[in-house]
Amino acid sequence: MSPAATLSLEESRRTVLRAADELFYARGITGVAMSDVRDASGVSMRRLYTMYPSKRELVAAWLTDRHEAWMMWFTTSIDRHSAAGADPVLAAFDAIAEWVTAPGYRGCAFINSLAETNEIDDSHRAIIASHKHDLIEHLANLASRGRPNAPLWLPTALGVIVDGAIVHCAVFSSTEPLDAARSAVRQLLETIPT
Amino acid sequence: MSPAATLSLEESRRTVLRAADELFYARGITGVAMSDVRDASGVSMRRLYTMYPSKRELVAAWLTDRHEAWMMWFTTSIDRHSAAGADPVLAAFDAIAEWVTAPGYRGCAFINSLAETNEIDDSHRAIIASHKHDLIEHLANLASRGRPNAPLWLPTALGVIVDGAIVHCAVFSSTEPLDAARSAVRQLLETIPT
DNA sequence: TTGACATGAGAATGATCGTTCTCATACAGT
DNA sequence: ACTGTATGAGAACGATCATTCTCATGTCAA
Repeated sequence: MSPAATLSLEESRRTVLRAADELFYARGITGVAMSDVRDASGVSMRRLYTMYPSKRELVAAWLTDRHEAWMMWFTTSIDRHSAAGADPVLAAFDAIAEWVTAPGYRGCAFINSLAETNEIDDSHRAIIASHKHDLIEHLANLASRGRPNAPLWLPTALGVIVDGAIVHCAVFSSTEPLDAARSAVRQLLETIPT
Repeated sequence: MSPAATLSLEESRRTVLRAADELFYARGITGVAMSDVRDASGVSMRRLYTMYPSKRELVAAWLTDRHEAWMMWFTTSIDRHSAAGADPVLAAFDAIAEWVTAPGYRGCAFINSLAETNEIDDSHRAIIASHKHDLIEHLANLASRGRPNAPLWLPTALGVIVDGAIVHCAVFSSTEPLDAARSAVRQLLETIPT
């Protein structure tokens, strides 16, 4: 256990995952070479491959890490936007509005990664599906506040609408899809039995 | 103008686009080599490159072709499903249900391609956005039948919901997202002023 | 037949990339 | 200082791929 000659393994991990996040999100998985990750993180090739024995495992670690970071950001951002007493489900759309307008927005990293995933790497598919499962679960919690009699399909439908908006905002480089989706959800929620 | 020594240029074009469609949709753009297209179509490398001077242009031709074919399929499938007197907007979901359950389903080719598209190939982005624009326009036509006073955001929201369902069905390999989206849209449409 | 040109089959080229290897250096324990 | 081990820097390797080139085989006009 060397205190810190150049960089601890934990520090390296964080540096690599941060670099991987920026690169993979911006250019897609196949658009990023391992040497790009090395150059962006400053970690040597040897260290990169001792931490992650293959690119596939680095991608899996990135997806897992991004899932946690994104969910954290999402929940706290919703809290911030629903502080004013707004419906927390609508606050989720306000949270996403911030993301969509941030520079470098390229849609959902998980949906994008699924498009690049072929039959063989099932571990990536599993992480992606699990991320969407958790997202829907969180939306279900938001929607159930004050609506104990909401239909069973509501959380699934909210997940569909949120991700549809995320995708369409990327397609059109615009927030209009998100605004329209928010309007539709507001109107829909008014008809849900409380 | 040779009548048909081996294959006319038009025949070659169709063969190549059909092969490209199957390959690009199943494996993604970067997952398909030009030699794969040659092998699947039987067209020689030379002819491939005289028809499409680069892979980028082949991809653009594929996207354009798929746009036309998909819209054609979509409209006729909706007609078929709304024949029974159902709301044509809901019929759109029934049409997509058929697609989603077909073998080899991998979500929307245009959304998938956008995930693989980097800043440089703007022509692809334009085709993709134009495809989604036309999809929304068609949904607007369906929704406006009998609803002259629908809110302005309705077509955009329907586009968001349809594509969200298409994506989530691919993520979960399930039709549940589509069913939930259909239920939400049915309930939403009941509140729209006619 | 002859020659000019078009085409197919697929090899060659040059670039990129995932992964491994070399070598020189640095540090640990003695 | 001395040996053994770990590390960084980056070259090397082998595969893949987009694109071009070669050459052998047509095809058409005269």
